[in-house]
Amino acid sequence: MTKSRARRTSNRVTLQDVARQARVSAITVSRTLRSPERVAEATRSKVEAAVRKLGYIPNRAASMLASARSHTVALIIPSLTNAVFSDVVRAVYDVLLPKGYQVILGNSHYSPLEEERLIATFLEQTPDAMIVTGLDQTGYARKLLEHAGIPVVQIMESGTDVIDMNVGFSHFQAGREITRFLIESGYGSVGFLGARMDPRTQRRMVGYQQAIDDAGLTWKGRIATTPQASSVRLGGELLRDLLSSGQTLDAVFCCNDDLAMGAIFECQRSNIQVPDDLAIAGFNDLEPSASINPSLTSVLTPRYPMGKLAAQMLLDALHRKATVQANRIVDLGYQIVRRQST
Amino acid sequence: MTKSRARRTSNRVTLQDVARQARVSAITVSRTLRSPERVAEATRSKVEAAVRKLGYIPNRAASMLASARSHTVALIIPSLTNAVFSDVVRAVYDVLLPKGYQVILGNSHYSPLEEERLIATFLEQTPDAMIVTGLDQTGYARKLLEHAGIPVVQIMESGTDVIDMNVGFSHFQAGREITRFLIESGYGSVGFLGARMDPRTQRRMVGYQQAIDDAGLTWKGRIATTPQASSVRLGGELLRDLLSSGQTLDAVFCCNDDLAMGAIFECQRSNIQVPDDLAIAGFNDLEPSASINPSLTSVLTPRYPMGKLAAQMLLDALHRKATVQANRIVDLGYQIVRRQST
DNA sequence: AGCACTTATGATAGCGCTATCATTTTTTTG
DNA sequence: CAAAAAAATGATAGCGCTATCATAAGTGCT
Repeated sequence: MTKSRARRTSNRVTLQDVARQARVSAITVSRTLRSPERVAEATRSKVEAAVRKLGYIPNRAASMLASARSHTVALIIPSLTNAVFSDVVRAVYDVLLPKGYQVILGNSHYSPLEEERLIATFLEQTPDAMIVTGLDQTGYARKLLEHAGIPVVQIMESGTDVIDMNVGFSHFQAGREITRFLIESGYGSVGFLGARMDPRTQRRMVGYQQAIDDAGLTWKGRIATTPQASSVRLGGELLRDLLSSGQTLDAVFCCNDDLAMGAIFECQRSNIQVPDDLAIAGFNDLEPSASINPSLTSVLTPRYPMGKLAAQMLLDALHRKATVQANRIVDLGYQIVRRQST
Repeated sequence: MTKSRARRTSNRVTLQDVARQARVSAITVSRTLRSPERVAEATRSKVEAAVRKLGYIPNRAASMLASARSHTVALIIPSLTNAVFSDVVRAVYDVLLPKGYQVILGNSHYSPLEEERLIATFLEQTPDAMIVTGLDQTGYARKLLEHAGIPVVQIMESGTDVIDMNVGFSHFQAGREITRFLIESGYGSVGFLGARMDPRTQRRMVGYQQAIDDAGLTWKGRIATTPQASSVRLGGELLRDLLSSGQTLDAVFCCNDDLAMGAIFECQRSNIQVPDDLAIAGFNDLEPSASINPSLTSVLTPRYPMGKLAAQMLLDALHRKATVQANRIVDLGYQIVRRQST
């Protein structure tokens, strides 16, 4: 007497069903779908008809398991609401989806520990590659990535001690350059507004301080920061704090455009003329910055190009188009956009 | 002579490896990880030690295949850059990730056909549930979803002819109510600015027209729209178009806050006093709207709550907490936020 | 025709995990 | 303390696909 075990049958249409319908073998159906050029014209159309008739939808899990290829790229960013990252995400999707890759997106909430946890979780899905934000992964996260044996791109900022590949720009230099620009425009008392103060914001601030020091000026008492998430409202509040401190101030560099917009709005309310009484510069050059009055001087950052290049570098690496060692670290730079606010 | 077939050996640590290391069977390791309460304390710690020692990372594809559960929820939105959807996405992630679900995110670019293609692709991953935006799926997309046999929530707007579950609000009502509010505030010539003109924007516009009609007024010649993607700059351009048409105009309802901000900026440049010469109302109540000068009257939409509830409804449905039929369609409403611009 | 070569299709054996049922060990109970 | 019940662990057989090798059918060339 045979012990018949309950079959865990799903009612889903499988490759076998299609094969039966088309009177070919399962592997031929698989070939028809994955590499149609290797199947004879006649067979192909038989199979395609069967697929359509049965409404067959392949099971990716089975495909991944059998082929050890997931066609998936993991992308970890620190925030879903920050417009800066939407551009990056959009670029990555734009490049990878048409190539048949899935993107799994994770939000680290600016926390290296959450990022580490996400990396571990994402590795369960055996992604073919991974994109992570910044250079400040935890030691364990780095180890995970190095052991995973997949291409990894760190984006948003550039550096030398990278895990694998890198696309970004120097936040330090950018902060220094926009501050130097303000100083050279004749502003002697340049302040700094910063929110969130994640590593990249901090490096922009250090760049700011460096430029001030270089010019023999002082930044003491001209910095207002908060660990809170950045917002337009916060820009106004930080500026108010700074103004009420009694320090002279004829310009401020805001760590991003949201704060800068808030600062401009605050000036409008307090009857401070921008740029005559106070010059204001932002960072990132988001879309509204060109429309506000006065229009905002900012640092244009290559968000979309960064995402795009990172995705392309991954594709190259996956297809062994031997990314030259020298091209594994790319600095895309930035651009100061001068407008009315300075 | 045995024909030995090349083993497709991956060097990855598997459950078997852990089992060997811990001197238990593979299934016991599986249990330790999936339902630790069903394994004796002593065994559990042996297994956990082995897992840690070997750096074992489970293979989700294998798990999905064997268990026919993917612990994945697909989410399709029309835009990655629109702040409106970031709130929704964030809410969905906030609810689902802590429950052990993966979210796969798709961008339909406001195209029903792209949405249809995404749904088909996503179904390959056998998601446990799906969230889609709006009620305007293609017929084939609807059929795919109905045949998938998984919980589906349509979000962002409410309606009656839904696929499965629904969380949203009436864009028609919202458009009508904010317009009525403007009319009752004494504005007799209310215009409309619209960009993108996706189905929900259109329904807001129809609501606007209805309110005007109800009041015995006319909207003819007071509507400026464009199929282009919405932006702050565009708000200014559309307002300029409308003003140059020669029609009297003492208020405008903008289909979103970006356009409204652009309109306010344009007024500042053209020396039009808001709200004295022209009242401006927006839609969505994004963060900057409270800070701009004059602060913007808008319609607060429940974006985060929508995402949150949709995710919770899915979880309920997945855990058979028998969502009462009556609760399958939820209208979360909206709220008019009156500020200085009207 | 006969041979080498290419092209098209198929048979088989897993990929790494978990559902199912079976067995062993421990605990509870009359 | 034996029997019954519960808890813990294991053996087995797939989940649905694709890599690998094998075979069959067609092609060109001497």
